[in-house]
Amino acid sequence: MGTVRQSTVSAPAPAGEDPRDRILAAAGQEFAERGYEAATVRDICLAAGVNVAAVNYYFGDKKRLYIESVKHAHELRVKQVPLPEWPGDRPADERLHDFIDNLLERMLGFGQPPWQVRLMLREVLQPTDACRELVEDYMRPHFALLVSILDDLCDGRLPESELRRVAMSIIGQCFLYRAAGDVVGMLVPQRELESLHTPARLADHVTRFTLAALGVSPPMGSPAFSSSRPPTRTPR
Amino acid sequence: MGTVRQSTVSAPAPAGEDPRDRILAAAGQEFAERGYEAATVRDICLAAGVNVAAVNYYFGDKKRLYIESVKHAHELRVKQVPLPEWPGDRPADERLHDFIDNLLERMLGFGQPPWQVRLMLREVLQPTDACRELVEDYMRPHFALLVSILDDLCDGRLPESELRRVAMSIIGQCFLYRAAGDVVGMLVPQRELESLHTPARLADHVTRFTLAALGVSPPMGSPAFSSSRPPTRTPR
DNA sequence: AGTTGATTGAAACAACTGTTTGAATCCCTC
DNA sequence: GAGGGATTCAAACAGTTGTTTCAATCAACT
Repeated sequence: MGTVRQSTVSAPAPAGEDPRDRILAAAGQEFAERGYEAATVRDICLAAGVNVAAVNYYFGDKKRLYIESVKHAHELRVKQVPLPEWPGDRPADERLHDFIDNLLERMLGFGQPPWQVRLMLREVLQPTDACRELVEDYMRPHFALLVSILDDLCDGRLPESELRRVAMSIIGQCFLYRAAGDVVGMLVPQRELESLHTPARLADHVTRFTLAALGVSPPMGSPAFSSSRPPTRTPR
Repeated sequence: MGTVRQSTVSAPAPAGEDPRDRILAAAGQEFAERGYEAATVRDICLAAGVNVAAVNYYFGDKKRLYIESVKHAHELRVKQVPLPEWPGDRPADERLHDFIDNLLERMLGFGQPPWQVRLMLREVLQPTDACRELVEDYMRPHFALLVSILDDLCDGRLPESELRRVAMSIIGQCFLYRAAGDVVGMLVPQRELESLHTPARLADHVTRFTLAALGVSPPMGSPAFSSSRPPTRTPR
């Protein structure tokens, strides 16, 4: 009784930090896994190791807790995988490869649990109030960067609108593996999944595909290309 | 009192057909819009113009109603937009364009309400029991067809695994507009959306992009190509 | 120590969920 | 027209939901 530490008998939570942060973390995972409606305040509080009343005490509302969770996940993810930066002389095709690699790494993430991405995916699929902010702060700069790389790549030969559509083509290729990963897994043989569907391999494929489409490198089927090295060495 | 017709005062439903079918239709829309958890049996029954007990009477369960709804939506969609078929001599590049056009038409659908697609999208994103069937009956044949077109297109120069990845690149480009349409709409100027983001225009873009990547037609930026006609006339 | 304000806790609240009940009603056959 | 199975209905059920309550506890300052 003398010790100040919480009893260990019923503390399933990492009772280290601020209860507010614990709730935020637990809520993010729960919302990401089950969705807004199916996730219950009680389960979140259980996972966070706090009382049910804590949610309303700290956030006022389930809805406001949700919005805070999305923002929190977003900020966390930006810190984990920041936008790439290059020295001024790095060629555009290598910048494109880096960008795609970065995008896939962030979307498919390897070591880290991708619950933040799952949460954001729900927002992309069916935007709520939390989404507009997400787009403006986070996606628009990324998108603008990609468009500028593409512009450099085919130095001004394509109008802005076409560049945007090409950018969408790139994002779409990456997005599929994140959003429909389970179905992709059903359509592709197991061993192929393991060997070819890693973030790095996919980045190589998407980059080659795009550079070929833009005429920057030879087309995919061309003999000089089959199984040659990808157009850039990735310095990760 | 003599008339057999239901009173018109509280019949918000198209009380034409089988109550079972009415429930199925209402459930599909409700599930598509709000998701499984958020959609309530009461709302579905209200929309269908039947009593709450009818769901359990006809389907036994909310979960079984959901599965039946997904299957129903899928069958309905297959009838609405069937797989394209071609005479034996239609060139591969035109078949590719038709396929992509068909895919986008089914995904983005114009006149018809796309609630069936929304419902299936939920399954793709987070598969339930209803999904495996969906993939086997519906998506795998489509995917195989696409791969075979691609194989014809670059007559055997690419291995099967590469063809599959190219197929994924195509599907991904189309999928983005369906799944993340709202975000796309935030990133692209309004007038560009209206003029360039119709199913037909997008099909042209994706086809050109893919054919260029495969080296079947000149790359996107090439002077001979800017604003030339798309590689195939669409005989829709 | 004593007081004050912030935090936590167990319990209860009202509203809503999916599901069940049993009587009323319909529709068809004899 | 009577009988009988299928269908519909209003009402109630038990369980869960988000939220509130108010007393107990904690931490810090005088």
